[in-house]
Amino acid sequence: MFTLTQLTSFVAVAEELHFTRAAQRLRMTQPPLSRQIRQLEHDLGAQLLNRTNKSVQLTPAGRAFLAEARTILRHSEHAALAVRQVSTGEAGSITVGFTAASAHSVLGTLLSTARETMPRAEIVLREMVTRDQLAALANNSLDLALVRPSAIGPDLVSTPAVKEQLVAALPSTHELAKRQGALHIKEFEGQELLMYSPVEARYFHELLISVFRSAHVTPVYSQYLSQVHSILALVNVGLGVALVPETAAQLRHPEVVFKPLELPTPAAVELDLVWRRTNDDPALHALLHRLRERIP
Amino acid sequence: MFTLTQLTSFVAVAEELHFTRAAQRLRMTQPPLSRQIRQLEHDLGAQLLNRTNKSVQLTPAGRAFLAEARTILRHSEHAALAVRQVSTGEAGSITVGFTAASAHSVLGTLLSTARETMPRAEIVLREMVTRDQLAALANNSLDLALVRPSAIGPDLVSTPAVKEQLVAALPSTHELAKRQGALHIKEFEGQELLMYSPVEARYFHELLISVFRSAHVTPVYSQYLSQVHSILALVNVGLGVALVPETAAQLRHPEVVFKPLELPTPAAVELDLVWRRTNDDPALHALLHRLRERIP
DNA sequence: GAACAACGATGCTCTCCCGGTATCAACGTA
DNA sequence: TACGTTGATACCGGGAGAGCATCGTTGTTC
Repeated sequence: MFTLTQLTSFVAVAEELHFTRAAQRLRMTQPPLSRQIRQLEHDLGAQLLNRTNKSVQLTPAGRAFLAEARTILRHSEHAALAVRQVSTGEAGSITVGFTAASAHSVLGTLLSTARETMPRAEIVLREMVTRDQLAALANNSLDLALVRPSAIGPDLVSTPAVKEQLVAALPSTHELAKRQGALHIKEFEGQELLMYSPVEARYFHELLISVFRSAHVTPVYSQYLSQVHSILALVNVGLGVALVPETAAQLRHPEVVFKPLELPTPAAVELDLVWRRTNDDPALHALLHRLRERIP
Repeated sequence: MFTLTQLTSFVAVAEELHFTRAAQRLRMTQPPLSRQIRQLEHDLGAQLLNRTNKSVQLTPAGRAFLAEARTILRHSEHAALAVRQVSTGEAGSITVGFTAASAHSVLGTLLSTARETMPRAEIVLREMVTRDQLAALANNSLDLALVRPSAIGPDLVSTPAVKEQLVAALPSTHELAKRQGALHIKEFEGQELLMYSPVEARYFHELLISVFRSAHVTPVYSQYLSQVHSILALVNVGLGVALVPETAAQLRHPEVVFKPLELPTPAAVELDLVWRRTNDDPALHALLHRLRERIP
């Protein structure tokens, strides 16, 4: 097989059609260049150049090989550059899991951060619930997870990503919707509340349970649902009131009114970033580093 | 820059994830292999492998580079093979010029020969008149020409490709068309003959002039045309009789009848293969060699 | 037509890279 | 704790490749 050095030598000679000039371009003397080309021709088993004392010309085989040689060299240079970018985290691929609700908050920051500061890196997105994300992290099919706070194993690392307030979502015809200013949690006493499922949306479920318990309020749980947007859809048709994270207000519904909420003890909806402790992917660490600057 | 040897080494280690086994596969010992990989990593400025005493693992950069390395190696092997094929004439590109009439005779043989015996070679076809073909040969835009016999310069070589008989083409309503057997040239005395143009179809024109002169026959020249197929089109509508090469009988016209012709002195329509004496394209010579076996 | 200039090929020498052998160092296991 | 496994290191020898000097051929010029 031939050598990349032989290829650069051959390309130089083919372009100059002159051994001495090509040798100058390659910063070497003419004799070893002549030998290199001869060696290359011998390795390939084909004549690449017709040389007389007065002229050097490409044979058809030489013309064909020139194109191939240029491609191989270009590809090699590109590979050398690309691998350096991957090792510094400038390029690479990160698979990010997210919960449906996080699409309205920190996921946007994450994507714009990546696009602005690491334009050559690819972010692959997967919507999954918290439990599945943690499993996917463990079996390497996810690099980074955006999940609700939950118990994680010792091989995972987590850091809080966002903390947002709960707001009230009310049908526009509801009496509380016509009130000015913030609502107090006490006003939810006896209200028909669209509640989060204790299984699929365990985090929200337990959060709301504790919020109502500490305020000594008992609403009427009319329906159990797992997704914020399905809850809002039911608020929209007047089936009850709900408590949702404030960024969910971005989900516009014509008949839904959002109102700030006053709580006796502060409660916030949190979202964590989680990744494998042993994951040394430079792109992941570059992204985490950039995110740390943008997320309080 | 790195070396192709380094790439094969790296691919072996990346596939085995074990230096000693990879070294065995490469038919070398482990220490130089370790050094090669280290040198490669140094050249690239990136860590490709995480090695402990008990395990070797690819870094993200290593995974990225593995794909690139495989591509480069595959491409290199392909290039080495391809150039050998071009140099033996198995592959390559030949531009062939042909006259409209030759499309019915030797061009078919030429194409099928090329397709059967040199499947990896590409034949580019250009229809041109004889004079233009000879000019195109001279300025390298044609490798091989199919032309009527004509004076050629010393830098061109020619060999006869086909020699075919003249046949008579008659309107089906013509009295001679109803005769059984061959026609004698004498029977063309005074007939309305569709004649070849003395400029664009000089070869045919001069051939027919000499045929009639040596037989002491004087037909009536009704029209001058340059292409065989336009002559046959006029025979088809009854505008006269004509003499055409026998392969032109492949051009079917409903009202045209072909008949063999008896001549006092034999005359044949010839077609030559012409190429540059200095053209050393192996594909051209391979094709010429194969054609010599098929053309008498 | 002879001298010269230009250019690629060749012979020789030296250096440095690469591969092999022997050995070390670290880590896991019995 | 001793041993086995595995990658890293030290050292040595051979060969590939670079440079220098020179040759042989060919086209040019006076």
